[in-house]
Formats: sequence, structure tokens, C-alpha cells
Amino acid sequence: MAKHILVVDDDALMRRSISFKLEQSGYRASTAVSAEDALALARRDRPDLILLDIGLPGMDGMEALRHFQNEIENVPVIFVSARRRELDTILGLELGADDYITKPFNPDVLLAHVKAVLRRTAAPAPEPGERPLPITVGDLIIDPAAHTVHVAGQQLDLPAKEFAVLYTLAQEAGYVVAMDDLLNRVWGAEFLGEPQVVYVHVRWLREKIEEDPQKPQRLLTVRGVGYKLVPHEVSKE
Amino acid sequence: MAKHILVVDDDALMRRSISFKLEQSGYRASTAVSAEDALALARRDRPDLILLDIGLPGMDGMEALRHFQNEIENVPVIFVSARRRELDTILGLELGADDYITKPFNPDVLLAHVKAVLRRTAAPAPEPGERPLPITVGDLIIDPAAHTVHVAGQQLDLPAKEFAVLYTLAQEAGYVVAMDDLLNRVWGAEFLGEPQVVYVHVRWLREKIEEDPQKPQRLLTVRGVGYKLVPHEVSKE
DNA sequence: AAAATCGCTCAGAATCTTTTCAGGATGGGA
DNA sequence: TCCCATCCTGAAAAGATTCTGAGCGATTTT
Repeated sequence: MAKHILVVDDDALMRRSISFKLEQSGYRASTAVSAEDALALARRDRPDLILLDIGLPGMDGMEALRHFQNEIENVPVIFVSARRRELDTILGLELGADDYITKPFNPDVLLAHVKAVLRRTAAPAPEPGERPLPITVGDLIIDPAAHTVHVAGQQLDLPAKEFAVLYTLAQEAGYVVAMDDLLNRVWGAEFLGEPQVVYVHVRWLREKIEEDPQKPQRLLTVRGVGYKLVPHEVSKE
Repeated sequence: MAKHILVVDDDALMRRSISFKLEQSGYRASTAVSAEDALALARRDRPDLILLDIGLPGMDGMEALRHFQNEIENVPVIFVSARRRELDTILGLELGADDYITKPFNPDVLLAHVKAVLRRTAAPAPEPGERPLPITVGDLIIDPAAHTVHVAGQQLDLPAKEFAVLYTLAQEAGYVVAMDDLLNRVWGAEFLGEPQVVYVHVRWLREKIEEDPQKPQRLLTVRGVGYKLVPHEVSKE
């Protein structure tokens, strides 16, 4: 069964080209010019995914998002932000969008996001209000909900970025996370700065979670590839 | 190896200064005066990124963009627009390019955008379920996701190139991989160096995975052809 | 206001990898 | 057996990557 995707954008050309691309890829696309229209449409014919432009006249994106999530059960929403505006994207994600993408974007990239979100939301029905679970890696416990980290029993306070790095690595515990991946996931795809930031944050992290930061046991670098977080049990005597 | 960037602009000075900056930063740049030329060139030598001027005579930017995206698989494109004015006209069609930048621009800013686009298009988020699986060959276990190798229970850390060689051989375990194949798959088709590098890496590898590097049991050379990786169970006493 | 924190950049140093080089071994066909 | 392309070896050069310490704004805390 073809997934139904609702495209909400006030720009006609945009609507047309997005829905063209989607249909070409086997989805069923419907379009709406405004959030109001979109809501009406969605109530009649529940979409599996909504592509929502933020810069809508009338009801704005944020508000629309709230309505969608109240009225339509469990609909993933991808924000499409009109300009490079970090604020939008961050706010959108905190408000509950499942993903975002900023214009201009490559149609293939859009498609990739659509697929990813559909896959992610399809499998494990995420209970609303369910908190992300803490991740344990050896004697490390990283709790994203509480934003806390425990190392060998001790609680740690980490700045936001450091936490994000650690959490990202923890999600792939045991596996290497490539430098680029790390940058994309922690700093976002729009990040224009130097990749060296990673070194610095890793260093600070190590100063906090490693016994001997010079000889990391938990947060290892895989030269030429990236970093990985591995379990480390305290050696017992 | 060095990423290939295709610069399309009808202004010679522009072409030269952009490609100079790119090459100076370690990229391989080629240039084209027109969209037609660019297409021809791109078909012969697939670029990793295209910097496309919008205000081209002849085939215009949008049309060129469409051609590129149809004909060249998955090529990210950055629009370079001559004026704010022009940009507005395409902002209506924000679908298509991966990024844009307006003239005049600071070369460093251009570079930052190039890097960012390459980064975000390079790494396809490694979905947890889609990690490459470890390969077992005798008492060797090669796990690309963790970037680890186990020989008879012992964990090994291998540098990137060595790992790549081993992994490539492991993928064809039991069969010979020709020298040329190995070079292509590990070093890429555009490798200009001496094929001797392979000997050296094989040697490093043998020193790590063979009990007696002089008498290889796992990584065998097939004279005149290449190398092969074969299972080797430790003889038990 | 001063002080502390955070995120980032920078440049030089330290480290590790990769390649090259030159000579020596080796093995298989003539 | 002899020869020669093919491989191997050790060492050194060349190249990349990562680590460090320091410093700078911006923001928040005191």
C-alpha cells in the first residue's frame, strides 16, 4: 500500500515539485496551501507523514504542528524550513517534529529523510510521553531524559555539546562513529565550522570520563575513521 | 582520495579563482564554461560536487540542474548566483540544489559550504540494523562496523589501510583477489602511486595476523595474480 | 560589574600511517 | 640450471591525523 504523504506549502511550484518527486518514488502525495486546509484534509484522509513548511502565512508552522499532533494520531512531521534558521529547526525538533530539512534541498535528500522517518516511526510504536531510555556502556550510564551521566557510580555534569557527543557515541556503543557522522548528528548538517571542534570536545569528555585521559579506555579514537565508545569494566583485584 | 569538484561558470576569472582556492585546499577541480560542457565532462569523470553558476548563457541554471540530477547519480549541487536579484528568482524553486551561495563571496565561506555539503551527503546515517556484518574466516573475525579484528580470540587494532586490505580480502575469502582489484578497491581507481604499497601493507598485516609472518597460513600470495585469505584453524594439541 | 562557563578557533606539537626506495630473495618457465 | 618478473624486507621520508594549550567572544552566574 502506497504511503500517503501530505505536503503543506504555500508555494505552488514547491508543492508540485515535491509531490512529483514523491509520486515518482511510489508514494501517494496530496497537497495543501495552508495549515487550515491541511488539517481539514488530514482529518478526512489520514496521512502517514506530513511535510510541513514553517513559513506559512496564517497559522504558522509551530502552531500547525501542535494541531496536527493533537488531532491526528501519531503522525510524523518533517519540518521544511524556508531559510537557514537554526532557531526554527531547533524549536521544531523540541516541539516534536520528527525531522527537519532546510531549503534549498536536493530531492534525493528529501526522499531519504522521508524514508528514514517512515521507517523509524513505523517499527516500534513510540508511546507518547515515553522517555528515551538510559544507555549503559560498561560502567557508564547515560540518561538522555535526565541529561545525566554516571561514571563508575559518580554522577557527572556535562555541558550540552559534550553530552550530545557522548550520547551519540553511546547510541552506537561498540561501533565506530565516523567523524562526519558525529558532526552531522551533533552539530547538524548545516554546520559550517571546523571539524576540529570534535577533538576539543572529545578531549574535555575524556578529562571527565577517563581515569587517565592520556590513555583512554572508554572513548577510543579510531584513527582515520572516527571515535567509538566501548564498555570498560573496572579491573577487580 | 581527493574529491573532484566541477566548477561551472562562464566568467573565466571566477572559474580560475574558485578552482584555485579549491585545489589549494586539497580538492581536485575541473571547470566548464557552459552547462553543456559541464555535462559532457561530468559524464566522463563523475564529480563529487558541482558548483553551478545560475546566470549561464545558453542552458540556464535550473535546466542544467535538472540534467545533472537526472544523468549523474546522486551529485550534490551548490548554486552560485550572481546577484541577490537572481537568487530571489530561484528561491521560489528552492527544491533541487543542496545549497547556494551568492556572489560576491568570501572564498573561505565558499570552502566552508563545500565542506559541509560534502560532509552531509557523504555519510548516509548508519541505521542500526544496516550495519555491515562481521566476516569470519577461520579464526579471524573482521568487524567493519566496530573496526576491529580478532585473531584466535585476541583483539587487534589495525590502521585504516591495513584494515581495508584485510576486509577486502575477507570479502572474497578463499578466492584470489587480483593485485589490480585490490588497488582499485582499497586505494580507488585514481591511485597514482606504486603498486608496491600493497606488498608493504600485506607485510604489516602478516606481522599481526600470522604466527610466523615468513610462512603465511592465512594471507597467502598467489604469485602473478594477487592475494587470498584462507581459513586457518589452529591445530590443537 | 566581575567571574565563570561554554563553544569554538587556531597553531604548533606529538603521534601514527602511508608511501617510497633500494637491495635481496624467490619461484617457475625456458 | 639459469633468468627474470615478482615478491619480500628494512629503513627512512613524506603525509595525515589527532592532541594540546591558549585565547576569544557570548552568555550566564555571582
